[in-house]
Amino acid sequence: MGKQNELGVTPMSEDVSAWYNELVFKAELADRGPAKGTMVIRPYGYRIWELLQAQLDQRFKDTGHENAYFPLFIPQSYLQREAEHVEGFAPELAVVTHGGGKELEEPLVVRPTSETVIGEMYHRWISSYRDLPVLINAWNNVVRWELRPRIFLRTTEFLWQEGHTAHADEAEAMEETLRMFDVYAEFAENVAAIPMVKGEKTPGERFAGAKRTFTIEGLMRDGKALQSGTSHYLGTNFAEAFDITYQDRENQLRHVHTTSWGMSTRMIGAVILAHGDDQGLVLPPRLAPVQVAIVPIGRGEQAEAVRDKADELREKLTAQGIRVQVDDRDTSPGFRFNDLELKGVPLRVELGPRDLEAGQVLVAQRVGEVDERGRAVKETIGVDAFVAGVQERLDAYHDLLVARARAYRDEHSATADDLATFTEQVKVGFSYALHCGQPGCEDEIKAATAATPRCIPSDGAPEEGPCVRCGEPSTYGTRVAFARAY
RNA sequence: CGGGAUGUAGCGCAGCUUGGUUAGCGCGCCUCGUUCGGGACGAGGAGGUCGCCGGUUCGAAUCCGGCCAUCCCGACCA
Repeated sequence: MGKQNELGVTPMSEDVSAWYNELVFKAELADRGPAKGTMVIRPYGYRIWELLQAQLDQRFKDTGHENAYFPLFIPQSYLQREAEHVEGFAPELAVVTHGGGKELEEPLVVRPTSETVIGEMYHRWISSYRDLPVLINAWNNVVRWELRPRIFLRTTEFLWQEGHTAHADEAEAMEETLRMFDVYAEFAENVAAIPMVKGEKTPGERFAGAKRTFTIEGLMRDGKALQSGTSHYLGTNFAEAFDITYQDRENQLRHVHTTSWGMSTRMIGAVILAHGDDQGLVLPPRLAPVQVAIVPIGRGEQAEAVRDKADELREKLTAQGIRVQVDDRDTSPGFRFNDLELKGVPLRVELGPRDLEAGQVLVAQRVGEVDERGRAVKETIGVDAFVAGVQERLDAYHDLLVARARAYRDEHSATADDLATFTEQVKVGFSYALHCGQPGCEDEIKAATAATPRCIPSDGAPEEGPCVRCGEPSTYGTRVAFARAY
C-alpha cells in the first residue's frame, strides 16, 4: 500500500491506483476472492449493483425487452463456429475438461459471453417473419481469464447483462443497436452521473464477431478512459454460423440480423473513478445505497431525545422514498462524519441537542462548498423544510455531479494535429485527432504513447486531413477520440 | 509469458545485515468505565505453524537451496 493519510487511504491526488485499491476495501464495496482474479462483492457494493440493475432493467423493459436465462456451460465446438469470435475469445477462456469424475467427451467452455448458445436457441425458435423481432436480455455472470485483474474494472468473473436481439433486416437491427447505445449513454448520465463520449469503435477495437461496435467512454479522474457499455450490430455473422433463418412474406428464406449489447459491474468502477476524491467515494444519489445519513449526536440524558427525533426524521424521509440510515454507531461524531464521507453518502444530516429545541438540523453535502480546512460547509435548516425539499436537493446534487464530471472531461479533452501535442494530451485525457484508419498505425500509436482509439465520436464535426502520426489521408470523416484506457 | 519487488497477527510495518530469553510496534478487534457538533481517553485482554519444503547449526523469522503466492511495469480485455 502507498502512503496512507489519517483515513487509512492513499490520497487520490497522490496515487490513483493505490487510492482505488484501498478504497474498494475500506469502503466495504468488495474484497478479493480466494482464486486469483475473483472478487467478492460485499453488501454495500452489491446494493449499488442492485440499484443499477433495477434502473437499467426498467429501461430494457420500456424498450420492449424480456429477461431470460441461458446456461453457463457452452460446448467448446459452439465457440468455434464463428471464426472471429473464437479467435477473439480463445486466450481468455476457462475450459471444463472433467465432470462427474470423468474426462468429458467434449470440453465445456465457461461462457465468456452468450452469442453462441443464444445463436443455437434462436436457430430453434425462429422460423417465420412472424417470430421476429426477438428481444431478449440476460442478467448473468461471465468468465474471461484475466492476467492483470483489478476489482470491478477487470476480474476473471464479473456480473453483467447481455441483450441479444434478432431482426428481419439490417435497418431494423441497426435501429436496435443504436437504441440500446442511446439507452446506455442516457443511463450513464442520468443515473451514474457520468457524461460519456459516445461513438463507434474502429475496426481494430471492435467486438470479436461484430460488424459494428458502439461504445460509451467515460473519463476517469486519472485521465484514463473507461469503456462502460457497448452495443454491437452483428450482421448475419452469427445467423450464418448458427443457421438462424426465417421465411419472409414472399416465402424467401433469409438470415436474421442480430445485435448484442452489455453493461457490467465495471460500471461500479467507473462510478468510483469518475467521481471519487481524496476523502473517498462520491456516490451519485440514484445509485447510493444510503442517500441521507442521519447522525445523532449527544450522550447521556439527551441521547434518547435525539435518537427519537432521528427516528422520526428517518420515517418522514422514508415515506418519501428516500434511502435513509440513522448512523448511531458508538463512535465519536467526527469518526462517523469521515466514515460516511469515505462511503460517499450524498447528504449527511447532523442532529444534536442544540438542534432539538430549535427544530432544525445541519445538512452537509458530500460534494459542495467547503471551508478553509476543506470541510463541508453545513447548512442549518428547519426539519420540515429539509424534509419537503430533500428530493429536490438530491436531484440538484445529481446535476452538480454531472456538471462537475462534464467540466472535468472537457478540461481534459483537446484536439491534436501533431504527434508531440497528441502525446502530451493523452497523458491527461482525450486527444481528438485525425487518423488514417490503418491497424498498423493504431499499433504504432499505442506503442509510442500508450493510447488507443476509444471511438469515432457520433457527434464529431466533419473533418478531413492528414493522419496525426503517418500523414496519410484520414478515413473516418471526423476526428477520433484517443486516450489511455483501462 | 518477459522485467522488478514483496511474503512476520485482520490491515500497515519493524526485527534479518552480525543466528541465541517468552517475536515486537501502530491501527483495528474484545471487556469495563468515562466520553460524543470533524477520526476521544484510561485500564485490562484476545489474536502468530514468521508463505511452503528441505538444508546448515547445539540453536533459524534471521544463513543456504528449491518451490509457491501476491503486487507493480509490459503484450490481451467489459
